[in-house]
Amino acid sequence: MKLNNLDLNLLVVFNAIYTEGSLTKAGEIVGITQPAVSSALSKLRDYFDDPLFIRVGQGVQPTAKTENIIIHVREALSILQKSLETPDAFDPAESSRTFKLSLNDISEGRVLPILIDKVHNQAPKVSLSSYYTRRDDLQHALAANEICFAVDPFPPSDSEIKKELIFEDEFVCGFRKDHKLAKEKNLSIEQYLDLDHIHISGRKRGGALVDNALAKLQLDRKIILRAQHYLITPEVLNSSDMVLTCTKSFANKHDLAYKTLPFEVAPSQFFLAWHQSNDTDPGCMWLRELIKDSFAEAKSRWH
Amino acid sequence: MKLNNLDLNLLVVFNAIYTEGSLTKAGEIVGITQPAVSSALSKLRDYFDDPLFIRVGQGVQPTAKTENIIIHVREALSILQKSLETPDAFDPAESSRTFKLSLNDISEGRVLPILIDKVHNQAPKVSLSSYYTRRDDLQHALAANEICFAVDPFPPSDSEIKKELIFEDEFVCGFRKDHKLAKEKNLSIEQYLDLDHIHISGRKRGGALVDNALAKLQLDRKIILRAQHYLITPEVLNSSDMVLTCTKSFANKHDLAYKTLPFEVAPSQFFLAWHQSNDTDPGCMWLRELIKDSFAEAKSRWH
DNA sequence: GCACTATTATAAATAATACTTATAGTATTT
DNA sequence: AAATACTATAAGTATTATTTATAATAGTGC
Repeated sequence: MKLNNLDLNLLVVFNAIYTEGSLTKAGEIVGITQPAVSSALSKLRDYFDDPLFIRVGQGVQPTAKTENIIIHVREALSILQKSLETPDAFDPAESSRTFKLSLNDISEGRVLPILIDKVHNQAPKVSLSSYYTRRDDLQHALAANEICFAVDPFPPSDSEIKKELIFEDEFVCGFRKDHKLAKEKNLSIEQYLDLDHIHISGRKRGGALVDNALAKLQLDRKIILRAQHYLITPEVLNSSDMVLTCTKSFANKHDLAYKTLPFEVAPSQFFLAWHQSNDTDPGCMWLRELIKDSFAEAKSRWH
Repeated sequence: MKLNNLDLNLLVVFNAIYTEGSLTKAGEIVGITQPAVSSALSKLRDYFDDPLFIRVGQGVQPTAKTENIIIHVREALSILQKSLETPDAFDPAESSRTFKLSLNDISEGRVLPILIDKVHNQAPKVSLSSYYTRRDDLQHALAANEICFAVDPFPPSDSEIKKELIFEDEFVCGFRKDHKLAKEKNLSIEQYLDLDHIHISGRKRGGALVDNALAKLQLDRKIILRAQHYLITPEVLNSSDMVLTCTKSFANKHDLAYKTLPFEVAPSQFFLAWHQSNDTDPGCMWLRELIKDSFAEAKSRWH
């Protein structure tokens, strides 16, 4: 529990003796009695094998050894003093912190390139690490600080989890540009149901928002491919007649043609979620703004 | 005895937990048991009013607050680590140490301009302080580190005091350039004794080396002005017919004419003296060389 | 030079607290 | 669901820091 067998608290006394030039006064400053200072000094003398201070006149004079040591001691103490007194600060230019995020693949593709650019510009030594955390584990992962941010359409509902809507876009029906649908003016609901659909979901079963909307109309679409990652779909769509119900910005970004859906469906939403313990952390606050900016930029870029 | 009421030794544990990601392993590193680490952590938690580490999986995850603190703690600890392990070092470029010297006025005039220039070039933040310490007090002042160097013709003879001859010059008889003596070829002893002499000495009574040499010849010179500071003599000499027995370099420096003394006298010598406790101190060693260089330079400049 | 003052060092006793062993509690893993 | 791995708590012990009281020492003033 001691650094090199040295009780670090002794250094506080050491510094006080140096600045006061007197053991008695040092004691008053530190708030202990003179014999306590004397005893602390004798421990330091043993440790450094040097008198450190020599009695002269009405006080003590530092030894050359003390002059050599005090510089470093003062520097170290003032670093601690500052960092312990000051409320937490985050200096992007200097920080080499790693921020861990949970993004699904569509969010990664949507904002990671934009975000990493912003981060790197402001904070060259900061690194980001993004790995997807399953929705069921989000609450825990955020609380345990395994990740500091999650982007998800349905973040945990918990008083400890803060969230903010950062992305919203309407669903459209996307397909390849030379698809026969491209010539049609509107997409009817019959046509929609008749098409071969791709469904992307991280879960093993269960439909998407669209399927819930259809179910309300007692309708059902024909899903012929179910996969976990959105980013594989452009390739599939371009070599088939399949369609993908996705956001307009996804279609735009991946150069797909699309039609407005022939029925009502709630928009696609993504929330940024974080644990309340990080709510006022300057580093997290800084990154939070950058993430929000990045999503906004993504939205306007592919609108 | 604690910095802001924080036991600094706890920070060693704090750092160990951070690097190990586990209280148990941190204990092994620091050399205490796991409950001791746990207790240290709980004190830190109270102090910082934050969990600091959150238990997750087979270890603990640092909190955002911890991330903010650890940077400074590590910096401070590594400064201490280095400075406590490393034998004393002196970095002229960084040091802001003040070196205290004892120089009489002639030495000040001789080397201080040269020395301060050298010092300032190599060590912009170092300062010098020169005040004369009476010969009787030198031993004490050096031992008590009130001064780290003394320049004196007769430094204390003591096994604890180290000394080195740093300046030697012959005595000459100096006077103003348009003095009638200037036309003479040599100075006879009769002429010398017949002149009006200035005698400089810090002591209230007693002669100089020259007077001792004359005494051996059972001779005596006529001292009509006794003063304490050499630096007033040029002005007096230039407005009178008085002469001053001084070193050749003093005469040259102050633009005086001079003649070789018509009798044998030991040369003027100055020793640099320091206490043995500073003998191997890097800062003192550094300055010692600079002082020696400065005297050598002074000698060659006014030779 | 001697007494007086101011300061540091030492001694003994006390108070504080850090550490250990033992155990309970709490996640995670298989 | 049991086992594992880790952290937290409790109680007791040992250590050590601090205090009061006193001695020793150096410097100051008459």
